[in-house]
Amino acid sequence: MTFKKGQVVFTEGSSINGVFCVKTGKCKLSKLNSNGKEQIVRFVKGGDVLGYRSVIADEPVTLTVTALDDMNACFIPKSDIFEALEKNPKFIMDMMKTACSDLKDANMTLSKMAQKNVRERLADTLLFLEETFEITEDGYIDVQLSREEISSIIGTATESAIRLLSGFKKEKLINLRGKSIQILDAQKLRNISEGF
Amino acid sequence: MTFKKGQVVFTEGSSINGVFCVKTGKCKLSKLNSNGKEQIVRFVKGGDVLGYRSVIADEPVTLTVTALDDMNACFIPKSDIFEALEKNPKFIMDMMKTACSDLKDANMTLSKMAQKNVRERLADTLLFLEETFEITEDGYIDVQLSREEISSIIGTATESAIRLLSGFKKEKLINLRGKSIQILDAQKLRNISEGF
DNA sequence: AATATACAATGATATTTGTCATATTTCAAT
DNA sequence: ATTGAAATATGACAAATATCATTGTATATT
Repeated sequence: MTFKKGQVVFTEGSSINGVFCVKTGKCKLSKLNSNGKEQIVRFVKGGDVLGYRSVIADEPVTLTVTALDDMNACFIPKSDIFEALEKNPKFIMDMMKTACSDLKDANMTLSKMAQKNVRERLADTLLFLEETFEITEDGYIDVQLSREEISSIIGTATESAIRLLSGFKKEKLINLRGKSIQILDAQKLRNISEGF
Repeated sequence: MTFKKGQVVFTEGSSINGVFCVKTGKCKLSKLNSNGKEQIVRFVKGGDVLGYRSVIADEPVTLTVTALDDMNACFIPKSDIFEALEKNPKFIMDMMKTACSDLKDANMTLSKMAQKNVRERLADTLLFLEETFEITEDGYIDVQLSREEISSIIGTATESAIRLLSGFKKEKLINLRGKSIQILDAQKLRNISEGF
Protein backbone atom coordinates (compact mmCIF):
# COMPACT_ATOMS: atom_id res chain seq x y z
CA MET A 1 0.00 0.00 0.00
CA THR A 2 1.08 3.56 -0.62
CA PHE A 3 0.33 6.62 1.46
CA LYS A 4 0.96 10.15 0.28
CA LYS A 5 2.62 12.71 2.53
CA GLY A 6 0.01 14.01 4.95
CA GLN A 7 -2.36 11.10 4.36
CA VAL A 8 -3.94 9.49 7.40
CA VAL A 9 -3.30 5.74 7.73
CA PHE A 10 -5.84 5.22 10.48
CA THR A 11 -7.62 7.36 13.03
CA GLU A 12 -7.92 7.15 16.79
CA GLY A 13 -10.99 5.13 17.65
CA SER A 14 -11.30 3.22 14.40
CA SER A 15 -10.90 -0.53 14.06
CA ILE A 16 -8.30 -2.17 11.90
CA ASN A 17 -8.23 -5.80 10.88
CA GLY A 18 -4.53 -6.18 10.43
CA VAL A 19 -1.15 -4.56 10.91
CA PHE A 20 0.96 -2.42 8.61
CA CYS A 21 4.61 -3.22 8.07
CA VAL A 22 6.25 0.01 7.04
CA LYS A 23 8.81 -0.49 4.28
CA THR A 24 9.83 3.07 3.43
CA GLY A 25 8.84 6.51 4.65
CA LYS A 26 7.99 7.90 8.06
CA CYS A 27 4.85 8.61 9.98
CA LYS A 28 3.78 10.20 13.24
CA LEU A 29 1.54 8.61 15.87
CA SER A 30 -0.53 11.18 17.66
CA LYS A 31 -3.45 11.62 19.99
CA LEU A 32 -6.06 14.33 19.92
CA ASN A 33 -6.52 16.09 23.21
CA SER A 34 -9.80 17.24 24.74
CA ASN A 35 -8.99 20.80 23.67
CA GLY A 36 -8.37 19.66 20.11
CA LYS A 37 -4.60 19.88 20.30
CA GLU A 38 -2.44 17.19 18.78
CA GLN A 39 0.09 15.32 20.90
CA ILE A 40 2.71 13.39 18.95
CA VAL A 41 3.48 10.25 20.93
CA ARG A 42 5.84 8.36 18.69
CA PHE A 43 7.36 8.06 15.23
CA VAL A 44 7.43 5.00 13.04
CA LYS A 45 9.68 4.42 10.05
CA GLY A 46 10.81 1.71 7.65
CA GLY A 47 11.15 -1.64 9.40
CA ASP A 48 8.59 -0.87 12.10
CA VAL A 49 5.13 -2.34 12.55
CA LEU A 50 1.97 -0.28 12.98
CA GLY A 51 -1.18 -1.32 14.78
CA TYR A 52 -0.06 -4.51 16.47
CA ARG A 53 -1.27 -3.33 19.85
CA SER A 54 -4.79 -2.93 18.59
CA VAL A 55 -4.79 -6.29 16.82
CA ILE A 56 -3.39 -8.20 19.78
CA ALA A 57 -5.64 -6.54 22.32
CA ASP A 58 -8.58 -6.75 19.92
CA GLU A 59 -9.45 -3.12 20.57
CA PRO A 60 -9.85 -0.01 18.41
CA VAL A 61 -6.64 1.88 17.80
CA THR A 62 -5.88 4.63 20.29
CA LEU A 63 -3.62 6.72 18.10
CA THR A 64 -3.91 8.47 14.77
CA VAL A 65 -1.21 7.68 12.24
CA THR A 66 -0.27 10.26 9.62
CA ALA A 67 2.37 9.89 6.90
CA LEU A 68 5.17 12.46 7.07
CA ASP A 69 6.59 11.23 3.79
CA ASP A 70 5.33 9.27 0.88
CA MET A 71 5.09 5.93 2.62
CA ASN A 72 5.16 2.36 1.50
CA ALA A 73 3.72 -0.40 3.67
CA CYS A 74 2.42 -3.96 3.50
CA PHE A 75 -0.87 -4.79 5.11
CA ILE A 76 -0.98 -8.10 6.95
CA PRO A 77 -4.47 -9.31 7.90
CA LYS A 78 -5.28 -10.15 11.48
CA SER A 79 -5.92 -13.79 10.59
CA ASP A 80 -2.38 -14.19 9.26
CA ILE A 81 -0.99 -12.62 12.42
CA PHE A 82 -2.90 -14.94 14.68
CA GLU A 83 -1.95 -17.93 12.59
CA ALA A 84 1.70 -16.97 12.88
CA LEU A 85 1.32 -16.35 16.60
CA GLU A 86 -0.05 -19.85 17.05
CA LYS A 87 2.31 -21.72 14.80
CA ASN A 88 5.54 -19.88 15.20
CA PRO A 89 6.93 -19.52 18.74
CA LYS A 90 9.76 -17.32 17.52
CA PHE A 91 7.28 -14.93 15.97
CA ILE A 92 5.30 -14.47 19.12
CA MET A 93 8.44 -13.93 21.18
CA ASP A 94 9.62 -11.29 18.73
CA MET A 95 6.26 -9.58 18.89
CA MET A 96 6.42 -9.69 22.64
CA LYS A 97 9.88 -8.16 22.64
CA THR A 98 8.68 -5.38 20.38
CA ALA A 99 5.87 -4.64 22.80
CA CYS A 100 8.29 -4.64 25.74
CA SER A 101 10.72 -2.38 23.95
CA ASP A 102 7.96 0.07 23.07
CA LEU A 103 6.83 -0.03 26.68
CA LYS A 104 10.30 0.79 27.93
CA ASP A 105 10.57 3.70 25.50
CA ALA A 106 7.17 4.99 26.56
CA ASN A 107 8.17 4.93 30.23
CA MET A 108 11.42 6.68 29.50
CA THR A 109 9.71 9.36 27.44
CA LEU A 110 7.15 9.82 30.17
CA SER A 111 9.72 10.43 32.88
CA LYS A 112 11.62 12.81 30.61
CA MET A 113 8.53 14.78 29.69
CA ALA A 114 7.43 15.13 33.25
CA GLN A 115 10.67 16.28 34.78
CA LYS A 116 12.23 18.50 32.17
CA ASN A 117 11.23 22.05 31.35
CA VAL A 118 10.39 23.10 27.81
CA ARG A 119 13.93 24.11 26.85
CA GLU A 120 15.34 20.83 28.12
CA ARG A 121 12.65 18.85 26.33
CA LEU A 122 13.37 20.65 23.08
CA ALA A 123 17.09 19.87 23.33
CA ASP A 124 16.25 16.27 24.11
CA THR A 125 13.80 16.08 21.22
CA LEU A 126 16.30 17.43 18.69
CA LEU A 127 18.82 14.79 19.72
CA PHE A 128 16.12 12.15 19.58
CA LEU A 129 15.08 13.21 16.08
CA GLU A 130 18.65 13.03 14.82
CA GLU A 131 19.12 9.61 16.37
CA THR A 132 15.84 8.32 14.98
CA PHE A 133 15.91 9.73 11.47
CA GLU A 134 19.65 10.26 10.98
CA ILE A 135 21.08 12.97 8.77
CA THR A 136 21.23 13.53 5.03
CA GLU A 137 24.49 14.23 3.16
CA ASP A 138 24.27 17.93 3.98
CA GLY A 139 24.13 17.21 7.70
CA TYR A 140 20.50 18.10 8.31
CA ILE A 141 18.13 15.79 10.17
CA ASP A 142 16.25 13.68 7.66
CA VAL A 143 12.71 14.61 8.64
CA GLN A 144 10.51 17.59 7.84
CA LEU A 145 8.39 18.76 10.74
CA SER A 146 6.52 22.02 11.06
CA ARG A 147 7.16 24.14 14.11
CA GLU A 148 3.69 23.20 15.24
CA GLU A 149 4.53 19.51 15.03
CA ILE A 150 7.71 20.05 16.99
CA SER A 151 5.73 21.77 19.72
CA SER A 152 3.27 18.87 19.62
CA ILE A 153 6.12 16.52 20.51
CA ILE A 154 7.29 18.51 23.48
CA GLY A 155 3.86 19.71 24.52
CA THR A 156 4.26 23.44 24.42
CA ALA A 157 2.94 26.51 22.62
CA THR A 158 4.18 26.80 19.05
CA GLU A 159 5.58 30.27 19.74
CA SER A 160 7.65 28.94 22.61
CA ALA A 161 9.16 26.23 20.43
CA ILE A 162 9.98 28.78 17.74
CA ARG A 163 11.56 31.15 20.24
CA LEU A 164 13.71 28.42 21.77
CA LEU A 165 14.78 27.14 18.35
CA SER A 166 15.83 30.68 17.43
CA GLY A 167 17.71 30.83 20.71
CA PHE A 168 19.55 27.58 19.99
CA LYS A 169 20.45 28.94 16.58
CA LYS A 170 21.84 32.17 18.08
CA GLU A 171 23.90 30.06 20.48
CA LYS A 172 25.28 28.16 17.46
CA LEU A 173 23.89 24.86 18.71
CA ILE A 174 21.80 24.26 15.59
CA ASN A 175 21.23 25.51 12.06
CA LEU A 176 17.79 26.19 10.68
CA ARG A 177 16.95 26.09 6.99
CA GLY A 178 13.22 26.13 6.47
CA LYS A 179 11.92 23.04 8.18
CA SER A 180 15.33 21.39 8.12
CA ILE A 181 17.40 21.33 11.25
CA GLN A 182 21.09 20.60 11.66
CA ILE A 183 22.65 19.85 15.00
CA LEU A 184 25.97 21.65 15.41
CA ASP A 185 26.80 20.98 19.05
CA ALA A 186 25.27 17.73 20.26
CA GLN A 187 27.24 17.79 23.50
CA LYS A 188 25.88 21.16 24.57
CA LEU A 189 22.37 20.06 23.66
CA ARG A 190 22.90 16.98 25.78
CA ASN A 191 23.98 19.19 28.68
CA ILE A 192 20.95 21.41 28.27
CA SER A 193 18.69 18.38 28.15
CA GLU A 194 20.24 17.13 31.42
CA GLY A 195 19.60 20.46 33.07
CA PHE A 196 23.09 22.01 33.06
CA MET B 1 7.78 -12.99 49.86
CA THR B 2 6.99 -10.05 52.09
CA PHE B 3 8.05 -6.45 51.70
CA LYS B 4 7.71 -3.86 54.42
CA LYS B 5 6.34 -0.41 53.67
CA GLY B 6 9.10 1.63 52.08
CA GLN B 7 11.19 -1.40 51.20
CA VAL B 8 12.71 -1.51 47.73
CA VAL B 9 11.75 -4.57 45.69
CA PHE B 10 14.32 -3.97 42.98
CA THR B 11 16.34 -1.05 41.72
CA GLU B 12 16.71 0.51 38.29
CA GLY B 13 19.63 -1.12 36.52
CA SER B 14 19.69 -4.35 38.49
CA SER B 15 18.98 -7.77 37.03
CA ILE B 16 16.17 -9.98 38.22
CA ASN B 17 15.77 -13.65 37.39
CA GLY B 18 12.02 -13.87 37.69
CA VAL B 19 8.83 -11.90 38.07
CA PHE B 20 6.85 -10.92 41.14
CA CYS B 21 3.13 -11.56 41.30
CA VAL B 22 1.73 -9.07 43.76
CA LYS B 23 -0.94 -10.58 46.00
CA THR B 24 -1.66 -7.77 48.46
CA GLY B 25 -0.35 -4.27 48.99
CA LYS B 26 0.72 -1.53 46.60
CA CYS B 27 3.95 -0.26 45.18
CA LYS B 28 5.24 2.57 43.07
CA LEU B 29 7.40 2.20 39.96
CA SER B 30 9.73 5.13 39.56
CA LYS B 31 12.73 6.36 37.65
CA LEU B 32 15.58 8.46 38.96
CA ASN B 33 16.27 11.52 36.88
CA SER B 34 19.68 12.93 36.01
CA ASN B 35 19.16 15.63 38.64
CA GLY B 36 18.39 13.01 41.27
CA LYS B 37 14.65 13.60 41.28
CA GLU B 38 12.21 10.75 41.38
CA GLN B 39 9.58 10.34 38.70
CA ILE B 40 6.74 7.98 39.53
CA VAL B 41 5.75 6.24 36.31
CA ARG B 42 3.16 3.73 37.42
CA PHE B 43 1.53 1.97 40.37
CA VAL B 44 1.15 -1.74 40.86
CA LYS B 45 -1.24 -3.47 43.25
CA GLY B 46 -2.63 -6.88 44.11
CA GLY B 47 -3.21 -8.95 40.99
CA ASP B 48 -0.52 -7.24 38.92
CA VAL B 49 2.81 -8.63 37.78
CA LEU B 50 6.14 -6.91 38.34
CA GLY B 51 9.25 -7.23 36.19
CA TYR B 52 7.87 -9.14 33.22
CA ARG B 53 9.26 -6.62 30.77
CA SER B 54 12.78 -7.17 32.01
CA VAL B 55 12.43 -10.97 32.00
CA ILE B 56 10.94 -11.13 28.50
CA ALA B 57 13.41 -8.68 26.99
CA ASP B 58 16.27 -10.26 28.97
CA GLU B 59 17.45 -6.85 30.10
CA PRO B 60 18.08 -5.17 33.44
CA VAL B 61 15.03 -3.51 34.95
CA THR B 62 14.57 0.14 34.06
CA LEU B 63 12.43 1.15 37.02
CA THR B 64 12.79 1.09 40.76
CA VAL B 65 9.96 -0.56 42.66
CA THR B 66 9.19 0.55 46.22
CA ALA B 67 6.45 -0.82 48.46
CA LEU B 68 3.89 1.75 49.59
CA ASP B 69 2.28 -0.74 51.95
CA ASP B 70 3.29 -3.94 53.55
CA MET B 71 3.29 -6.07 50.45
CA ASN B 72 2.86 -9.74 49.73
CA ALA B 73 4.13 -11.26 46.50
CA CYS B 74 5.12 -14.58 44.94
CA PHE B 75 8.37 -14.83 43.11
CA ILE B 76 8.25 -16.87 39.90
CA PRO B 77 11.62 -17.79 38.45
CA LYS B 78 12.45 -16.90 34.88
CA SER B 79 12.74 -20.58 33.93
CA ASP B 80 9.15 -21.22 34.98
CA ILE B 81 7.99 -18.25 32.98
CA PHE B 82 9.74 -19.38 29.84
CA GLU B 83 8.46 -22.90 30.30
CA ALA B 84 4.93 -21.60 30.57
CA LEU B 85 5.44 -19.33 27.59
CA GLU B 86 6.51 -22.31 25.50
CA LYS B 87 3.93 -24.80 26.66
CA ASN B 88 0.90 -22.67 27.26
CA PRO B 89 -0.36 -20.57 24.36
CA LYS B 90 -3.00 -18.96 26.53
CA PHE B 91 -0.36 -17.82 28.98
CA ILE B 92 1.73 -16.09 26.36
CA MET B 93 -1.32 -14.38 24.87
CA ASP B 94 -2.30 -13.10 28.30
CA MET B 95 1.20 -11.82 28.88
CA MET B 96 1.09 -10.14 25.51
CA LYS B 97 -2.20 -8.50 26.32
CA THR B 98 -0.81 -7.23 29.59
CA ALA B 99 2.10 -5.68 27.75
CA CYS B 100 -0.23 -4.09 25.20
CA SER B 101 -2.50 -2.74 27.90
CA ASP B 102 0.45 -1.25 29.78
CA LEU B 103 1.64 0.27 26.54
CA LYS B 104 -1.70 1.89 25.89
CA ASP B 105 -1.76 3.33 29.40
CA ALA B 106 1.75 4.66 29.00
CA ASN B 107 0.84 6.43 25.76
CA MET B 108 -2.26 7.90 27.31
CA THR B 109 -0.38 9.12 30.35
CA LEU B 110 2.29 10.59 28.11
CA SER B 111 -0.15 12.63 26.07
CA LYS B 112 -1.89 13.83 29.21
CA MET B 113 1.33 14.86 30.91
CA ALA B 114 2.55 16.75 27.90
CA GLN B 115 -0.54 18.76 27.18
CA LYS B 116 -1.95 19.63 30.56
CA ASN B 117 -0.66 22.24 32.94
CA VAL B 118 0.17 21.44 36.55
CA ARG B 119 -3.28 22.17 37.94
CA GLU B 120 -4.94 20.05 35.28
CA ARG B 121 -2.48 17.22 35.85
CA LEU B 122 -3.12 17.30 39.59
CA ALA B 123 -6.87 17.07 39.07
CA ASP B 124 -6.35 14.21 36.66
CA THR B 125 -4.00 12.45 39.05
CA LEU B 126 -6.42 12.65 41.97
CA LEU B 127 -9.16 11.06 39.86
CA PHE B 128 -6.72 8.43 38.67
CA LEU B 129 -5.67 7.61 42.22
CA GLU B 130 -9.27 7.17 43.33
CA GLU B 131 -9.99 4.95 40.35
CA THR B 132 -6.89 2.88 40.89
CA PHE B 133 -6.93 2.44 44.64
CA GLU B 134 -10.61 3.00 45.40
CA ILE B 135 -11.84 4.45 48.65
CA THR B 136 -12.06 3.19 52.21
CA GLU B 137 -15.27 3.18 54.27
CA ASP B 138 -14.70 6.82 55.29
CA GLY B 139 -14.52 7.93 51.66
CA TYR B 140 -10.82 8.67 51.50
CA ILE B 141 -8.62 7.32 48.70
CA ASP B 142 -7.02 4.11 49.86
CA VAL B 143 -3.38 5.05 49.38
CA GLN B 144 -0.94 7.07 51.46
CA LEU B 145 1.33 9.28 49.43
CA SER B 146 3.49 12.11 50.66
CA ARG B 147 3.12 15.48 49.00
CA GLU B 148 6.53 14.90 47.49
CA GLU B 149 5.36 11.64 45.94
CA ILE B 150 2.29 13.33 44.52
CA SER B 151 4.50 15.95 42.91
CA SER B 152 6.68 13.14 41.55
CA ILE B 153 3.67 11.77 39.72
CA ILE B 154 2.74 15.03 38.07
CA GLY B 155 6.30 16.27 37.67
CA THR B 156 6.21 19.52 39.56
CA ALA B 157 7.77 21.25 42.55
CA THR B 158 6.49 19.92 45.87
CA GLU B 159 5.44 23.42 46.92
CA SER B 160 3.31 23.79 43.82
CA ALA B 161 1.52 20.51 44.49
CA ILE B 162 0.88 21.54 48.10
CA ARG B 163 -0.43 24.93 47.07
CA LEU B 164 -2.77 23.48 44.45
CA LEU B 165 -4.03 20.83 46.88
CA SER B 166 -4.78 23.57 49.41
CA GLY B 167 -6.55 25.45 46.64
CA PHE B 168 -8.72 22.44 45.76
CA LYS B 169 -9.57 22.10 49.42
CA LYS B 170 -10.63 25.75 49.65
CA GLU B 171 -12.80 25.25 46.58
CA LYS B 172 -14.42 22.27 48.36
CA LEU B 173 -13.30 19.86 45.65
CA ILE B 174 -11.38 17.66 48.05
CA ASN B 175 -10.79 17.00 51.73
CA LEU B 176 -7.33 16.64 53.21
CA ARG B 177 -6.58 14.71 56.40
CA GLY B 178 -2.89 14.16 56.78
CA LYS B 179 -1.84 12.15 53.80
CA SER B 180 -5.37 10.99 53.14
CA ILE B 181 -7.37 12.62 50.38
CA GLN B 182 -11.10 12.52 49.75
CA ILE B 183 -12.64 13.60 46.49
CA LEU B 184 -15.77 15.67 47.06
CA ASP B 185 -16.54 16.89 43.56
CA ALA B 186 -15.29 14.49 40.93
CA GLN B 187 -17.16 16.27 38.15
CA LYS B 188 -15.47 19.60 38.78
CA LEU B 189 -12.10 17.89 38.99
CA ARG B 190 -12.86 16.26 35.65
CA ASN B 191 -13.66 19.66 34.19
CA ILE B 192 -10.45 21.13 35.54
CA SER B 193 -8.48 18.23 34.16
CA GLU B 194 -10.02 18.82 30.73
CA GLY B 195 -9.04 22.46 30.84
CA PHE B 196 -12.39 24.12 31.65
C1' DA C 1 4.19 37.70 -11.92
C1' DA C 2 0.40 38.51 -8.65
C1' DT C 3 -2.31 37.06 -5.12
C1' DA C 4 -3.77 34.35 -1.44
C1' DT C 5 -2.67 31.36 2.17
C1' DA C 6 -0.25 29.09 5.45
C1' DC C 7 3.76 29.19 8.20
C1' DA C 8 7.41 31.37 10.90
C1' DA C 9 9.22 34.98 13.71
C1' DT C 10 9.07 38.45 17.20
C1' DG C 11 7.36 41.84 20.70
C1' DA C 12 4.44 42.92 24.67
C1' DT C 13 2.18 41.29 28.36
C1' DA C 14 -0.32 38.06 31.49
C1' DT C 15 -0.18 33.81 33.76
C1' DT C 16 1.87 29.88 35.56
C1' DT C 17 5.33 27.68 37.92
C1' DG C 18 9.72 27.27 40.45
C1' DT C 19 12.75 28.76 44.07
C1' DC C 20 14.07 30.36 48.40
C1' DA C 21 12.92 31.60 53.01
C1' DT C 22 10.41 30.72 56.94
C1' DA C 23 6.61 29.15 59.73
C1' DT C 24 3.83 25.53 61.39
C1' DT C 25 2.49 20.92 62.13
C1' DT C 26 3.13 16.03 62.73
C1' DC C 27 5.25 12.21 64.45
C1' DA C 28 8.56 9.29 66.33
C1' DA C 29 12.08 8.53 69.81
C1' DT C 30 13.63 9.26 74.07
C1' DA D 1 6.19 15.62 78.30
C1' DT D 2 10.27 17.14 75.54
C1' DT D 3 13.05 17.24 71.91
C1' DG D 4 14.35 16.81 67.25
C1' DA D 5 13.59 15.69 62.64
C1' DA D 6 10.77 15.41 58.86
C1' DA D 7 6.75 16.80 56.40
C1' DT D 8 3.49 20.28 55.34
C1' DA D 9 2.17 24.93 54.55
C1' DT D 10 2.61 29.69 53.08
C1' DG D 11 4.61 34.16 51.50
C1' DA D 12 7.56 36.78 48.39
C1' DC D 13 9.77 36.95 44.46
C1' DA D 14 12.09 35.35 40.08
C1' DA D 15 11.97 32.72 36.06
C1' DA D 16 9.63 30.20 32.58
C1' DT D 17 5.90 29.81 29.59
C1' DA D 18 1.47 30.99 27.35
C1' DT D 19 -1.27 34.18 24.98
C1' DC D 20 -2.38 37.79 21.93
C1' DA D 21 -1.08 40.91 18.38
C1' DT D 22 1.60 41.99 14.55
C1' DT D 23 4.91 41.54 10.98
C1' DG D 24 7.66 39.04 7.92
C1' DT D 25 8.49 35.02 4.82
C1' DA D 26 7.78 31.04 2.11
C1' DT D 27 4.74 28.41 -0.83
C1' DA D 28 1.18 27.21 -3.78
C1' DT D 29 -2.38 28.59 -7.01
C1' DT D 30 -4.13 31.07 -10.48
